[in-house]
Amino acid sequence: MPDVDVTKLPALDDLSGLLADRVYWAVKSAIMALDFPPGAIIRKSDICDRFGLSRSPVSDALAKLSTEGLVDIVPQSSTRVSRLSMASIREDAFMREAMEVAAARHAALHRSEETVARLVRNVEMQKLLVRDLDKEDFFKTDIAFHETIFATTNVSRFPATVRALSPNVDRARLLLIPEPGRTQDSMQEHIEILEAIKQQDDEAAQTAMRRHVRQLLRRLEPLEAARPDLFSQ
Amino acid sequence: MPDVDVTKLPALDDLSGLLADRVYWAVKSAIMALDFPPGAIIRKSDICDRFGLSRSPVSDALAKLSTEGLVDIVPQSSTRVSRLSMASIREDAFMREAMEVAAARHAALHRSEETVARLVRNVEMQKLLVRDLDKEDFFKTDIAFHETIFATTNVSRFPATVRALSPNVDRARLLLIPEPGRTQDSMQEHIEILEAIKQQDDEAAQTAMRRHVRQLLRRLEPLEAARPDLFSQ
DNA sequence: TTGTGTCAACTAACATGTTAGTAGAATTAA
DNA sequence: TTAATTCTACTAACATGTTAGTTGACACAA
Repeated sequence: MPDVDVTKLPALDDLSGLLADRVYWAVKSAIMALDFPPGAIIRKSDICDRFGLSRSPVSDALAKLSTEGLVDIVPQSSTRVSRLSMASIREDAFMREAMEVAAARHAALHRSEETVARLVRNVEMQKLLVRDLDKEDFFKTDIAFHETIFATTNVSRFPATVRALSPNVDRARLLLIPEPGRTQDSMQEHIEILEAIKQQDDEAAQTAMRRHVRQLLRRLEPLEAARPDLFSQ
Repeated sequence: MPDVDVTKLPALDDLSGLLADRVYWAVKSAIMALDFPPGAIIRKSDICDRFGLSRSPVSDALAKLSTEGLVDIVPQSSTRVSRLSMASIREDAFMREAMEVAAARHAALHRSEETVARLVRNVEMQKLLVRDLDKEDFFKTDIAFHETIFATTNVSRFPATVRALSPNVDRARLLLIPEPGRTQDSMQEHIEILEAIKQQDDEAAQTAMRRHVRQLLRRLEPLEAARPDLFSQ
C-alpha cells in the first residue's frame, strides 16, 4: 500500500486558530474526500515538510483523527488512513438512523410554522434542481433539508454529532455511482417526511425518515465487492 | 475558583499501554467522579509532578478530554474542568434518548431467546437488590440491563458511543440525592421494557424506554438551583 | 521450500527547550 | 475613587532532541 500524496492536502490559508486545528482540518478534508485513500500510509514527516511545521501540531492533528477512527496509529510503528469495512459502515448507519429518526419525530411534534415554511421552500428548490439535473446543488439542498430538521431539536451540536457518528458512511458515499432516478426518488422521500411533519404525525415522520436513510445503506452494500482495495481484509 | 486536587487522581497502576492513555483515564475518572469539580483549574505541571512525567503525555490526555467537552482549554492561558449547564445536560439527554430508544426498538424486533433470558435474569437480580436495599449493586445491574439491549444491535461501539454522547448527564447524575422508592420505580420501568421486548412489540419498547430515560432528566432539572457553583453563569 | 531467529531501519512516544499569547496586578491619569 | 494602560508572571502552543518498540528483510537451519 503506497503512501498518501501530500500535495493533495489543501493549503492552510485561513490564518486564524491553532496550527494543530488547521492541520487537522486539512488532513480530515483529504481523508473525507478520499484524496487520502483508505489503507494509505501517512508519514508525519511528509506532512511536516508540506506545511513547513514541526511534528507537534501534526501529531496533535493525527491523534485527534485517530480518536474519530479516521486513521489507525500503530504505536512506535506507523500511521495509516483507516480502511473501510462493511461492518463499520453498518454500525455508522445504525447510529445515524437513530439520530435522524429521533430528529424527525421531534420536528413533527414541535415544529414551528417557520420550520415548515423553510422545509417547503427547500423542497421547491429540490424540484427545480431535479428538473435541471443539477446533482451538485441537489446534494447541498438535501443536506440543508436534514439540517433544518435537526435545528428543531435545539441541540446545537446535533449536526456535528451526526457527522462525527458516521464518517465511514460519508466516505463510502463518494464511491457511489449515480443511479438514474435516484435524485427524483430522494426528493419524493423528502416530500413524505415533510408531509408527516406538516401534519404533526410523529409516527409517519419516523417511518418516512427511516425508509429514506436506509436507501443509502442499500446502495452502499454492493460496494465491498466493487472496491475491495479500500476495504479491510 | 481553586485548583484541582491532584492527590485525588487514581494511580497509573496498570503497567500496559501508552502513558498518554493512562493519564487520560486517570484524569477522566477524576472528572467523572467529580473529584475534579466543574470549573476548577487544572495545572499541567501539577499533573506532571503527580505522576513524574513530562508534559507530552499530559498534554495529549487533556487535548483528548477537550474534544469530549470535559475540559475547556483557553489557548496560551489555562485549562479547567468544564462547568455543567442545564442546556448541555438537556442536549446530552436528547441524544442519549435517541440512542436508547433505537436500541430498544431493535431489541424488540431482533431479540434472541438468549437475550430475553439474560434480561429476565437481570430483572430477577434487580428484585433481590431492591428487596435488600443494595443501591450500589442495583446501579451496576441497571447498567448491565441497558448494555444487554445495546448488544442486540451488533454495534460494538454502541455502549462507548452512548457514554461519549452524554458525559454531562453522567456527571450530574452523581449529584442526585437518592429519592425514596426510585429504585423500585426504575425496576418497574425495566420490567415494562422487558415485557415489550418479550412480545416483540417495538412501539411499546420505544415508549417504555423513552419514559424510563426521561425520568433521569426530570430528576436532574432542579439541580441547577441546588448547586449553582457547578454550573456556568 | 519453509520456518525461525537476528538485525537494521524506521516510526511514534516521550522529554525538554523556546515562543508567544493571556490575564491580572500594578501604575498612572482623570 | 475610578477608568484606562502598562507590565509581569504564567500558561499552552510549538520546536526539537532522545528513547524505545515494531516491522520487514535477510540469513540460516530443517
